[in-house]
Amino acid sequence: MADVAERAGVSASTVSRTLRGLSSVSPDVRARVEKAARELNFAISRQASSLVTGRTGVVAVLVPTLNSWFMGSALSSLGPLLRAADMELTVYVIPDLAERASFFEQLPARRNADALLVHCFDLTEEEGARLDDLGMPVLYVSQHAEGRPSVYVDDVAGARHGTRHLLNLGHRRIAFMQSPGASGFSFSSHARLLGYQQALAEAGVPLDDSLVVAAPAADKRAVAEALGQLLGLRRPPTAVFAEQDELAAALIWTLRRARIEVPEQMSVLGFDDQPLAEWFDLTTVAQSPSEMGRVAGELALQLINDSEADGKRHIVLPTHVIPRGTTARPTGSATETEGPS
Amino acid sequence: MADVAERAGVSASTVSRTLRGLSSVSPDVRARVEKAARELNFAISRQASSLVTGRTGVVAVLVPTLNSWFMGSALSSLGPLLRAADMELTVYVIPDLAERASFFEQLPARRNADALLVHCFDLTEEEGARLDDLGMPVLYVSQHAEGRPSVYVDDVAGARHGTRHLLNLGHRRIAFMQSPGASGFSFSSHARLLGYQQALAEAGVPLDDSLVVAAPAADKRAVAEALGQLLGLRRPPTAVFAEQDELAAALIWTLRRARIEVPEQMSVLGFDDQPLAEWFDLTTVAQSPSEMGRVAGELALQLINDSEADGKRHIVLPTHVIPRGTTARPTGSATETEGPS
DNA sequence: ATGAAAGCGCTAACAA
DNA sequence: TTGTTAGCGCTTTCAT
Repeated sequence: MADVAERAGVSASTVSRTLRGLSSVSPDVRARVEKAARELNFAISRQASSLVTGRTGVVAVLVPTLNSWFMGSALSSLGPLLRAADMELTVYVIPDLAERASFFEQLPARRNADALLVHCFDLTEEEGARLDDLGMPVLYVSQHAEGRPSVYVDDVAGARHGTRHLLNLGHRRIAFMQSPGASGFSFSSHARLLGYQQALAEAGVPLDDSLVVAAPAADKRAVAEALGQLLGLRRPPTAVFAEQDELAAALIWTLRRARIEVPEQMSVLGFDDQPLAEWFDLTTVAQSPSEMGRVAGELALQLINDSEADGKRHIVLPTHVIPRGTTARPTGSATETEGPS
Repeated sequence: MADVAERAGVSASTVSRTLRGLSSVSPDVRARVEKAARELNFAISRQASSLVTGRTGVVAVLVPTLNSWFMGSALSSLGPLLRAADMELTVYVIPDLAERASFFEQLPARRNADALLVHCFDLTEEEGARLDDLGMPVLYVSQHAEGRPSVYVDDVAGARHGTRHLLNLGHRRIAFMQSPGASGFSFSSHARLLGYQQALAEAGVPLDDSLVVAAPAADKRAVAEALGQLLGLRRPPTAVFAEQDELAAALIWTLRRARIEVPEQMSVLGFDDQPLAEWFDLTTVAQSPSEMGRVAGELALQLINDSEADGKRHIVLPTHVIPRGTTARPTGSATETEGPS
């Protein structure tokens, strides 16, 4: 910086002021400084300035993985938003318990970020408390955290609407397929089951635990087994609500192999609206993780820049059902209401 | 830090030494310092230390998007690796040309990272030059960059092997389906086409441009059209090599709708081996972006820590064909060799 | 509108 | 093994 100052024939302070865009610099001086900076290929060191300003210019995010449509979309929209605000994005990928323990042990984000976005983690009380005295705003994304700022999709309402869509088509035996063990996503999973149950209850359809099955989307065998379980019931379902599009896709695939026509013999409903859904022509409950990323980023910037801001705000994002080709009226629904009994 | 020093009854230097794990600290002093640090919830400020050490403890990565299996896998393995080395990962997401221009204008990574990993970008000469005098190691990941350290998958060989697999099954009319415009991935795309052509040439099968078609995986219409184009040929192909699993999946979907049996009437080969491939039972050419991320991270650490290291190393990662259920001998391959003419 | 000087929190070189 | 001192590159008063 001294070099630039010398070259421009001004003091370091002036260079600093110019490069930060302060208005109190005369036009010709500004021009000279900018020219000198360009010629010397000079850039301000964040390290040095944050030392004095106390701000790092960094937003940290904690994610269980990057390898999913959901996280990828969220961060892909967060990134450009932060860059527009001249902030950097640093990512902590915490795939397993060991990493998690070490993260909370060291809290590497401490003093190295202006805000932390925690994605999709079911934190323990202790972990939450640990983050509380990190000395920076901590936002919870894709999960509801009591008394702390949170941004998440309304999974309960989404699942309720989705289930209603099936009910409106005339389905009464509706199965729900969960995808267990997706690390970090149990919050949503639970909420979606709840929404499904609420919708059934509202419609006066009795809950039946044997209609709730689980299988990881990646495990074809498990999906086939879960399906077998459902088909083996005395009164098998006419529709399945899969809690994620990938699971729905796996299910459709399995149904096709079993020569069960979708939607003629079985309706399938997903949740997410990933690109996948479109080419499976899958009816699904759409959510927008990229919107979530944007909103979370904006809230983070707000909390950083304005300590007066409401630090407990909850932003709940909407979902909507996208009807496509995998759901239809159940066969013979005109006559079959609840059976003659 | 002064607080910790006072509380432990030592000097700041000793605190610094202790917290950095230097051996020249007596056990009891170390214990006192660590206790004090814990009690005060103290952590070293990276900003301050990097100011004096000249190292930031940050590895920056430049990615076109995070929203793909490929990038997600690569970063998911890079993250933990860097954390193990006590480094942070900062991500620059550059989805479009405007962002790209502004990135290269400001070069925000300058002075704020110890190394830069450039993923999947076809940089212009000028951009490359710009990165060259960034004053830090710049690695090119998932692309070959002449005279600069690169880590990438051997797409050419992969496509060659994949094509050979089809040739060995007896196919002679083999189409190649490209996925245009996937921003940042044109390097791989081009390499795979080349591998396909090489394999055909080696086998003495004449190249036929009408067998090379393009469609984005996300666009069902385009996929259907491309397929129609192939089927409308005077001698339609008996196999299609799709340059990505997602495209292969879309293609299979389209074939099923057209009641064309896979693999009986048409073999389909993918490239990637995403989880998708498994539940489509898709024969594919496997690559490992997570391995690529790991290797790139290791090379980056090496270049950071050891300025003697070979700064022009190319690491080429292998691929292998995974035979599954979507490829088979062409119908009537026993009789049909090259036709009677 | 500009400059001089002090200091942000840490590490490194030196001395003890 | 420990403490003292200087200074990393910047921003921010306070003068002018």
